[in-house]
Amino acid sequence: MPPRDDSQNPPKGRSALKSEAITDAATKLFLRDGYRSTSMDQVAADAAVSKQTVYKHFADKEQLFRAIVLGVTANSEGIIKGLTSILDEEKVETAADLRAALERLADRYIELVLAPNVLSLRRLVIAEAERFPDLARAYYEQAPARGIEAIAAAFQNFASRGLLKFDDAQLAAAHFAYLTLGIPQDKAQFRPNERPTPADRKHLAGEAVRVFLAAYAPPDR
Amino acid sequence: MPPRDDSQNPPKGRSALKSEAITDAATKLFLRDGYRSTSMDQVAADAAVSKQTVYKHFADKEQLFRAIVLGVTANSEGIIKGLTSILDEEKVETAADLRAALERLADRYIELVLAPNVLSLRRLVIAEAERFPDLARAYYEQAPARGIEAIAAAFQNFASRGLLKFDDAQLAAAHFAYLTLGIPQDKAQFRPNERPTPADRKHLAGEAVRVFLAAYAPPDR
Amino acid sequence: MPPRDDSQNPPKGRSALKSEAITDAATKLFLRDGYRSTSMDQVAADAAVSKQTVYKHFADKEQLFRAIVLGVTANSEGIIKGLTSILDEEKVETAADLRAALERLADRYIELVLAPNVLSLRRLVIAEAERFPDLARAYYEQAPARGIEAIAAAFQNFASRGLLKFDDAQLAAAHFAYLTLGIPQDKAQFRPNERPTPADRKHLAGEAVRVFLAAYAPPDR
Amino acid sequence: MPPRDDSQNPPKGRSALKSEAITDAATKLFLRDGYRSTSMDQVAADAAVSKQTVYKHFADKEQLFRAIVLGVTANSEGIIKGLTSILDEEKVETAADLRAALERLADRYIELVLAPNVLSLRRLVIAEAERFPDLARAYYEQAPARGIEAIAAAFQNFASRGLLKFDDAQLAAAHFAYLTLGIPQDKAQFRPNERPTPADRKHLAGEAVRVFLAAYAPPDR
DNA sequence: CATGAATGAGAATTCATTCAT
DNA sequence: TATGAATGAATTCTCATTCAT
Repeated sequence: MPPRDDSQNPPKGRSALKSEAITDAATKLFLRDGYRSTSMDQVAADAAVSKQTVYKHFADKEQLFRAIVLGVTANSEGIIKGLTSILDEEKVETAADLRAALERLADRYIELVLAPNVLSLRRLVIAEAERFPDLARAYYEQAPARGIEAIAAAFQNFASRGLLKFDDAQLAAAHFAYLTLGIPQDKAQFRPNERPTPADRKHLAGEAVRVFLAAYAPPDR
Repeated sequence: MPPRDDSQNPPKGRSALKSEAITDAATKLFLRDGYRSTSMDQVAADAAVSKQTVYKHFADKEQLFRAIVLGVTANSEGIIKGLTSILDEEKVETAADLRAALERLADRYIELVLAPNVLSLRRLVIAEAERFPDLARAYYEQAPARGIEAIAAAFQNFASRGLLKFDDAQLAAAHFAYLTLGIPQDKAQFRPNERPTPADRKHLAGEAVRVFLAAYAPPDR
Repeated sequence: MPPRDDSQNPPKGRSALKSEAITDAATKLFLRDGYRSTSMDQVAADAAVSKQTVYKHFADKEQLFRAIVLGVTANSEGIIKGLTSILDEEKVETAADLRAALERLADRYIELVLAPNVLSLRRLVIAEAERFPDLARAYYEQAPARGIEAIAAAFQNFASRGLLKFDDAQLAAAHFAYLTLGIPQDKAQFRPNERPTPADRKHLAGEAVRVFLAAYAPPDR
Repeated sequence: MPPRDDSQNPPKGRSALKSEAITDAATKLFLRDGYRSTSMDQVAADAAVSKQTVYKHFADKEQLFRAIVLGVTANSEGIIKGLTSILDEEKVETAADLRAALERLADRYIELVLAPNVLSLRRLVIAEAERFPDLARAYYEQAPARGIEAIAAAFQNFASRGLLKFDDAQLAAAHFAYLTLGIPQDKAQFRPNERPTPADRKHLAGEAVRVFLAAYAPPDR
């Protein structure tokens, strides 16, 4: 048996493998069924592991839940950061460039936020916000808020180059975000199984950018 | 038999009284603890009623839940309709009038949507959207969507008088709604116990209206 | 309003009417669902009567059950007595007459015993024989045993006219009964929803009579 | 690891032991009290096992019941097959031999069918035939029908040797069975606690065989 | 370490029976 | 007298957690 190449990933012992199986199972189940409706039995069965093993890795159901929510949230963070790379990659020099770039950003933003796992996590965190306020806060800061911050940073850049104009970058970014996401996110949350088509997304993105630029584009000269 | 003086309220038999007690208790508990974490025992105890009586009135927990959610939702409807009365009452004749009216509307809108019961209902419906998709849809149509429709109707009126300009009143209203509510609603959902001060509300409302009017006010002449 | 003609039936007050409604409902339910699976709630609902009223008429569930079983059993008695009228009505004078008459009797006997209500009562009594041994005994004596006695009496008559020959009329009648009923009754009990056709009945009856007469017809002379 | 000495029985793990305890308890209780009147709590208590363990082994009460009924039925099958060994063992050569053999068979048959467990199973299956028609059918095919088939096979043998005469062995066997069992089985079913004495059995058997042979013995030569 | 079993409680319903009006 | 409500226990099933092997 050739030596495994574990050059990048840490070597995984039995324990780590099982831990991952538990995490995967719990993630799937919590996201799908919620906290109360997921049982430790299910988790163990789904991970093909004994219940004891679950309790070995996570002190109790609450800890397991925390680990899952924080884990998935941390994952989202990476995705969110990737968002604004759309803006970086482009040479945005004219107002027309900017509009096009923002429309692409808005479109991707919608797509991202409507991804099933993202929606499920959001639903889960909202559902348990009363029971786990710290998780709700952590989620908020690492997911929606982080996205807005990333956008704000990009906007700041545009502002410095005279392409946008505002006093408060954070606020401008938030306006952009909710103009873009408000409609489809609410719909997705309350009408599961109805997803916008790419054409819908494009239209929503275009209109959001139109309103945004009306307020935040610098006056013509 | 002397006429009972029930001048305003319809006469309530024992049964109706019990029914109301059950409904009240269930509303409180479901809104506070969610579906899974509320037990029929608790409901009965809280309503000071026997479990049998609960089951006489509602076939099972699911039916009780549906009744509660639909009931509270229906209540919200009235409140929402009252929203735009703010616009009707005023003589809105100039652009300045309009701005002032919209700011008042936005302020009230935020206040309304951050009311504890409104937030709780929203949370509850989102939490159970997978289990009760029909309730989620009903809620969506009677609460957020109805609010936007009411605003759209008012906007249509302004447009006909040359105070606003748009192709799609519904979209304009949605933009207004999410510009206004997006920030505080998300914050409220993820950071319970932190409520915006009146000053915060005023600022949010002013900025939202500023962006909105930049896009939807007719060009000066 | 003309006086009601209650000449034959005792006048029925509200109470008697309700009593009948209760009895009817309970009969239907007990026969269909058994003792344990029938609830007093169901009985009351089915009789369109309050539970109190049920308890007014019958001290408890057990008494109600007894009344029902004994009532239906008593009903059966009449039917059973009617059975042997088949034999009385005929002029049975020759061996051939006898065979024909017995075949008719056997055929009717099968039909009678496979009637849904008769089967259900039998099932019910067997099911509860441990709990209500007195009912089982009463049923046995008034239904199967009574039928055999009636047949025995008729057989005695035939014997006195030289058409049959046996020492023990009761035993001969029992042999006749079980030769006839054994097969279809067991089938009916264990394979509900499969009822014999008239042709099946005729065949079973013919074969049963054949065996019976082989043993109980007097020797030719 | 020293070899366990499980010479005859398959090695039983803890699980198998528990499973057997549950099965035994459930068998006893279901046979005694019926389906509805046996509670899972009782089963667990009687098996000296936790309720959880019961539910680990049997998904729900229905599955447990099915397993019990099918298990006991399967047991009966063996016994029934043993029945006709009475006929095989003997040298049956003359008509007198046959009569004696059949009388012994009839006597054993009665004894077998009146065994408490056999009666209880029959009662149980009849009681639940409406709720579990598949079980009733399975029972019928594996117990009463199988017995008659076994007898039919033996009779066929006698017929081929000129000791019996019939067209339909199955029918002849059924006639034999119900002539023999009809009387005592019905009595046992409806008058529990009254068992026939050996003398009663002998008399019933003799009379049944007399009638049977009158119809199915070949004519003298 | 890990598996099956146990624990002890709690949930949703349902029941037979009895009060109070 | 009859109705709705209450009672108090039982029933099926599930859960989170902990032992014992």
